[in-house]
Amino acid sequence: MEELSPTSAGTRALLIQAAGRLIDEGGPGALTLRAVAALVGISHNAPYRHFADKRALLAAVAEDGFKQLQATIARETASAPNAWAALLALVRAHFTFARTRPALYRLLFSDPELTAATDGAVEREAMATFSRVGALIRKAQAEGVLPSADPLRLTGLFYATLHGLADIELSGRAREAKGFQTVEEIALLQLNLLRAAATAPSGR
Amino acid sequence: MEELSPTSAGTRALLIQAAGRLIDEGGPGALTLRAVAALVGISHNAPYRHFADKRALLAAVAEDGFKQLQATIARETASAPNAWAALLALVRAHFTFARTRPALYRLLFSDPELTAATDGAVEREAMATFSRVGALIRKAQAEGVLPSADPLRLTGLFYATLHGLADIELSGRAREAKGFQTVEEIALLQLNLLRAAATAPSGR
DNA sequence: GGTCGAAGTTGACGGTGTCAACAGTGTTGG
DNA sequence: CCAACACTGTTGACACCGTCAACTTCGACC
Repeated sequence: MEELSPTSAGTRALLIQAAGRLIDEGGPGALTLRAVAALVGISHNAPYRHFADKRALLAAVAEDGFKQLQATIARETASAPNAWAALLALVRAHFTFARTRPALYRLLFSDPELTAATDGAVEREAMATFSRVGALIRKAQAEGVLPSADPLRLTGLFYATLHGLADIELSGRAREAKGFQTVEEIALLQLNLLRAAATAPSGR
Repeated sequence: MEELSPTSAGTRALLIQAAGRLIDEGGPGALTLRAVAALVGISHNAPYRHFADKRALLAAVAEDGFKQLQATIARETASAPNAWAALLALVRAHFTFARTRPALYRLLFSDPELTAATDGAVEREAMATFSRVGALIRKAQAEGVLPSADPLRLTGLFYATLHGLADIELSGRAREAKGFQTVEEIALLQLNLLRAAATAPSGR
């Protein structure tokens, strides 16, 4: 793995970038403070000038990762002609992100180190991602294609389904259970069932 | 933390038990091979006589953990008068398990070390847990309280929702997003919407 | 032009997973 | 009956990791 360009940006940004690359290419085990420093081309202790902690660097990577996830969602759903198509695009975008960068995805959603930190910026970006999904859900409700339940709860439900499916696929267990052949199929099943419920009376 | 009884069971079982205790009481960071050995009262290298690897010990803990999760589900759903009540009990059991032993839950579902291992026994128990949920889903379909979609896919959907909700709650983000006030509420919303879809025609 | 603070370096420490070599010990085959 | 052997456990070492402390550079600012 070659060094990152040394003078282009601030060292702090370079560290975040290098950490993202390490976790993408070698999994969470490869994300070592010393390896990050070496990749940037500074000594093993220099990162402490920019991050108090390994956890702080992880938090910065996570903040950046959530922003990228939001950008991906925004890009993929932008051209959808209606709310239903946007939801389908959201499903595709979410799973593609998780599959393309599995270790980063796990860092964002399921890393216990990060979870314990509750760094303000990370939580803000996580919430922003959630809100973006919420907007799509609300629009779909307005178009009558999703049931008229409490939008926040419905968003929570759909978001949790999306994450649960992605996480299980990342665990490798979706292969063996035939019910999981394609998580996209199951997400689609969820959407179709929700739409069906939208036409029934007792959907709250 | 006091030592485990030295003579009661085989050392291997003691190691698994000690590891489970460490991860429950101190999180995944506390689960150290040397700490496990010390807790059992043997030297730091003795565990290698029973497990090839730290990952192998983790796998044994996970296998045991899945069995306990299955037992919990079986116990809680046994007394349910009908399939609907059983599903409600399943929801309660799953969340209670995740909340009571968060680090173990993360090990079972979202640990990258374990995920990469694909130890046969762990996957078998994970599948058995999934199957147990599948049986409840099928029964609920037979009682007309869930839509008649492909049972495997429907199980995958419900299981993923359950896991997604539990994982997000463990991440601590369910607090901030008001939509997540209680994951039980959202699981209930899922069940109610599915039931509503069961009476609509297009639920497949 | 001298001061000061930020950024980086070297060196050390304890802790962790893992390997290698050795020691006791109970079972078994000749 | 005793020697060979497979288990289980011990001690010691190694490389790697996160982190702390002390020292060096060096550019900006009064």
